[in-house]
Amino acid sequence: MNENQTIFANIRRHVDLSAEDEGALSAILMKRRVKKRQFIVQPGFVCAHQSYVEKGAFRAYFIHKNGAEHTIQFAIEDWFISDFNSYISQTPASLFVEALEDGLIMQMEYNAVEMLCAQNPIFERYFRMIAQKSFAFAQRRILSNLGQTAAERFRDFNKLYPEIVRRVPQYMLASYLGMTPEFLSKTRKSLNRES
Amino acid sequence: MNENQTIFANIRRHVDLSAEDEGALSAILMKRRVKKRQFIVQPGFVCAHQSYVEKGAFRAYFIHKNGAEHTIQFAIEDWFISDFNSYISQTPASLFVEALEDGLIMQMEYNAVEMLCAQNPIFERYFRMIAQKSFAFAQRRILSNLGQTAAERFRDFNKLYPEIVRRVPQYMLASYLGMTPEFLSKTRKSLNRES
DNA sequence: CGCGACGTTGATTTGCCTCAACGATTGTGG
DNA sequence: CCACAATCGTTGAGGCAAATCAACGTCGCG
Repeated sequence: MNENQTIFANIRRHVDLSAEDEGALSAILMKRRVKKRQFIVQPGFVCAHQSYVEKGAFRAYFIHKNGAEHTIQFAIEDWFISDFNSYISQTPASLFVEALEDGLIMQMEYNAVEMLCAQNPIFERYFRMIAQKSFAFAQRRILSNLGQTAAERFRDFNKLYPEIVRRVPQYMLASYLGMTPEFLSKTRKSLNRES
Repeated sequence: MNENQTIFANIRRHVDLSAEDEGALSAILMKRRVKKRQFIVQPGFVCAHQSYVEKGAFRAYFIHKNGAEHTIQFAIEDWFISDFNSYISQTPASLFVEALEDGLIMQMEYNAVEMLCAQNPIFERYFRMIAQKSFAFAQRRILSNLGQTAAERFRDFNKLYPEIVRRVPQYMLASYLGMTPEFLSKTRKSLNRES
């Protein structure tokens, strides 16, 4: 049976995974179908799971008191998503995590993951790698937010993640890149003129 | 002997550490004194170590091609600092890490850390925790950069890390918070008037 | 003492936002 | 299957937060 092969492949890119390890992981994976516009995390509730995206597109975002939305993260196939801050501290979330398309995710509950890690260092190692890469990624984003103009941020993001740019509404993209939808629209237009 | 007690205490806040574990860690810690203005990481060279700050203040920063400096991170006592992206991928750094005061750091070499983790899951676990917390921290910073005005960012940072604000030159603080030194100066002045 | 690094202040400019109006597309209930 | 609403993107006019530029004061240090 080739259930769960895509997440196994992801893990194998970081550590060696035996058949027994696969079994132990499978035991805690919960497959879940979600419909477009459905929330898998909501402010006020503890984010109990990390979700691996098997199919679909998601975003995590924050709603500021003035009503403005700020997108923290997108996730498409082969990415993880959650309100990570809520997840690791098991405190109430402040983010929404919303499905942007009908999709399929594999969820792992916090306590189950921690037990798995405690029992088997392979998983401890894997999640260390993931967290380290995520941190490095976040630092690069901070740097790009500090040093680049709105147009540069869009150009770079579009080069790195064209797939996300295609699949996601522009106003969400704008709220990820730190600009208004109107300005992103004008930016794209003038970038097109150049090329 | 109470050598290395502060870093042990840091670790104990996350995992249980036996006397043998302490010994294994001590074996890879390299004590190093640094003088103000000294660089412990430079662009082009692989960042071979993670550095735990025993005494002193440091910052990691990037120099944009237009000459502008952007501070990614500060570190004072009981924090780690490095060019983390360079460290985990063992590729050439793009950041400077500079001592802002005379100081003392405990350095851990990449390969030694990885071996330690492979041999003892306690350390795997500890570094997972650290990476997870770092990631959550970075995400909060991204959020605050997206949603807050310059004055709000300063006010919050000053409340959370008054110690860093006191010990660090203002132009570096400005380059961390994403504004010009001139604007930070004006901002502080007007915040003082209010209170 | 004198020089260089740092902070301050004011005048001016600009990148991006706000607000408003208008198409285009999608989806939904009758 | 169409009408209508809702959602999303575009465009333009005007405004504001923060940057830039320039000049000056101050302090620590060689």
